[in-house]
Amino acid sequence: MLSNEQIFAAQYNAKEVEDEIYKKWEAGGYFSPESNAQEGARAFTIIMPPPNANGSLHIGHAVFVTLEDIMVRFHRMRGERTLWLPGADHAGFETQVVYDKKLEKEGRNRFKIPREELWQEIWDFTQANKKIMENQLRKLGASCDWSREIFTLDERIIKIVYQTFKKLYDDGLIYRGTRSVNWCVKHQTTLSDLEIKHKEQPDPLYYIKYGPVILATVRLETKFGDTAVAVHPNDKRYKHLVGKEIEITTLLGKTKIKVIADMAVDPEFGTGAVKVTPAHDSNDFEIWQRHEKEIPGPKAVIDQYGRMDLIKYWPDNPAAKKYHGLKVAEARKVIEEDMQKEGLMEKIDAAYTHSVATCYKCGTIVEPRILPQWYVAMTKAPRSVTPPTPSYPKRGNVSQVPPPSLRGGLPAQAGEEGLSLRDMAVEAVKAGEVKFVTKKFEKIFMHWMKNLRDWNISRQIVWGIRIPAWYCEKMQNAECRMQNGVVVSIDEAPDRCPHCGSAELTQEPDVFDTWFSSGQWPFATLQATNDFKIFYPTSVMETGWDILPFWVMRMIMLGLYATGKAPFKHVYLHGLVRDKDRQKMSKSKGNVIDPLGVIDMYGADALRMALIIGNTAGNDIIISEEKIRGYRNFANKIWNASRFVILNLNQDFVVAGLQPAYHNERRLKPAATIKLSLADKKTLKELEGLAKKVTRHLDKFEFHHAGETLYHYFWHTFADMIIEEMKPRLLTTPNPSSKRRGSEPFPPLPEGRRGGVGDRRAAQHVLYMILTTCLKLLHPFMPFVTEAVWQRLPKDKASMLIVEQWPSK
RNA sequence: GGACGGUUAGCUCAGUUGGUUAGAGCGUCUGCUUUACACGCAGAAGGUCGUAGGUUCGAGACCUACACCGUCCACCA
Repeated sequence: MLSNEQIFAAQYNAKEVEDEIYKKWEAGGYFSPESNAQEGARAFTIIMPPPNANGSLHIGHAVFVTLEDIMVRFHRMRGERTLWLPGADHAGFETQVVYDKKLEKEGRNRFKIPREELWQEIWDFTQANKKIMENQLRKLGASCDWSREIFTLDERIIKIVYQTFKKLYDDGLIYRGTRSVNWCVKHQTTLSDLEIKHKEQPDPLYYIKYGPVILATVRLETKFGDTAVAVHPNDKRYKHLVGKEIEITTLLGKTKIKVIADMAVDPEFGTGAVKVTPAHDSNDFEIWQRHEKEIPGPKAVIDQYGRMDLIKYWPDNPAAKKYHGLKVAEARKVIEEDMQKEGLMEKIDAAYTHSVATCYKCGTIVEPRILPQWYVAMTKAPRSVTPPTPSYPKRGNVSQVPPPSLRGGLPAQAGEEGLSLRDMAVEAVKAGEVKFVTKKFEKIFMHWMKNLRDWNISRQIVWGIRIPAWYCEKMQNAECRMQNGVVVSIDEAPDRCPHCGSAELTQEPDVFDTWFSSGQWPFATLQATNDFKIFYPTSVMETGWDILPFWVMRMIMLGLYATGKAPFKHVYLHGLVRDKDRQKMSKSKGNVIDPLGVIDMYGADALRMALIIGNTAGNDIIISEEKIRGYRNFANKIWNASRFVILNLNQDFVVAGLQPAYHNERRLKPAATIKLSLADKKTLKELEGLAKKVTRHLDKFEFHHAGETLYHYFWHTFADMIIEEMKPRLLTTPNPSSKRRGSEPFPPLPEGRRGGVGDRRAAQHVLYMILTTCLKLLHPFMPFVTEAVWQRLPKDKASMLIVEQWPSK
């Protein structure tokens, strides 16, 4: 037998015990539901939000790991069939951006690397990151079932994603549409509406002369793409011009342009007249849609790189040549000067500020372009029959206008049935099928749902799941033309067009928006691992509130659509960990705090507690080193209080030759030989109350309350009061660890007071019960130190705290 | 323009269905080798709960208005 000093150092050293303990858990298989519960037990499931496999974990990840691990450990100890399914996200665009930067540093360019080659490079890159991440999750104590770990690009997942795509397509909920989209000039891809950020910025507002009218615009350089002038229908100032063509002088010469009336024009703004540039403004695109018979179609005068693109329309015009190839910002300046010179500028309002759409990743101003993209219809009911797909122009040069009837989605069809994706989700939430922790998120959810627009799921990058579509180049018969040559094939690449038999098929180069696949994550993972039957719907979805619209919303919609059931019963949304300047931490900003560094210094338990306590659901988390240090101290407190109790127990066993058999006593009832005092009974009653209280808090997702309650009880009630009170009652035999050993005899028990061996046993019993109960209750929060102590408890056979029985109902 | 939060001790925040002297951690101050722990122990100071009304026997909690701060959304040319 090891001596007490060998077992217990006077200071808890997290670094020495954590890795070893994690290995024991993992090797013991305790993380899998097969080994942690009875077959018939109730299931508890959390699907881990898969971290992006494009970097290492930051402190934000530590938040979700802690919260989810607390829930998982709690339910596991309750005997539930507990599954925490880990994964990693290929994170399409995000990873592409990270990798682009890496390439840039190496002096390379993604557009010059062959698709397959680039794919393989990024694949290797993510696999390497994935490994690092997994070990970081282990360091944090994540008790997830590694045997089920899955990557978002796993074949099994892709298959399911394709099936959902096909179903949506067949139901008419996915379509290819040509319309004004958000184009990032830097990243050379479109972005969904959620991926653009509006930024306030000052820009001169130009009042330009268009023949008889004066109109205000910021985007001077788009004027060459104007196809009309629009005014409000009730605006008396322009009534006489509506429907007529006016002659205007531009820098490219004289031309004619039509004046139209549209409700979208605000008569209060500027002069009440606006230029209509459908190719480069999404509003104007919509105006054109409403007036397509009256005015010419979009004229794209800016190319995909954000450069003026004029000579295709004005091949011989010297002015066009002058501006051609200039970047938007430069062109604007030059055009401003030239217009001043030509007397085409009425005035310039330099004090004007407005908001511009920018790429959420790089901040580049988004350039609206008209492109064919795949869309998910959010507000339309599914159709039971496959509709003829509207025709659209071929991919590639889209400066030609699509046929009018075919822009913007589906023609109205008979035979619609069921609820739209949006309505499914709204109904499910209203019915309480999905509950948000903190009601306020339900409000936010509803607000989002109200304002949903169709979702562009096409991305012009290589890193992602390629959209399983092909385009027939020939379109040799009516059927094929009816389908616009679109071939959706989810099993294999088609040799021939199923419509017309042509062998000339071109594969869609675009990949899915990563959220399209991760929106299916809960059911896709469980189907892939054959766990769907038992573990779906899952119990809790725990993630950051910032991805409520990106992810949670879409999981609810797609989960309901694909399986008929909402993918989770509760949504717990945590806040963002912010740095000292309250800035969101993100890899791209480079302001991340390394959780591993913190763990190395203070231990994972300390970090976990610091992230939990003092934070409620949905509130941002500001973390400080002092706070972490405080909970490191608490871990040490646990260690030392335990040390005290165990030293006293062990000593008794050694002296009296007793077998340690305490560990089986789960109930708070002592053996018959032990006589508890009234106060002892009261103390144990309070302990039961504590367990109940903590359990209640955990059931209600009040982790901060549970943690704080335990912290306070353990330190200020148990350690400060109960242990102190017990000390005299334990003084029946000399304690070899006493500092007085050898110098003076052990003090005798006070005469005439309760004492003796019986009383000592009672005191030991109480201490033992409190300690073991607290260790269990604390385990979900601080798994390492509690397990480390548990392993040092005197007991007659080995056991692991991770699967001990939870001490309350 | 729309929506959602917040305002409680020096700092970071709790305060659960309205109920005694409003709590915690950190920090500050005073004193302590005590069968574990100085990463400790004992104790102390510190708050007109954003402002003004209202409901109530009773309001930090509920209602109204206002002020300030923050976040998100948005087709302000």
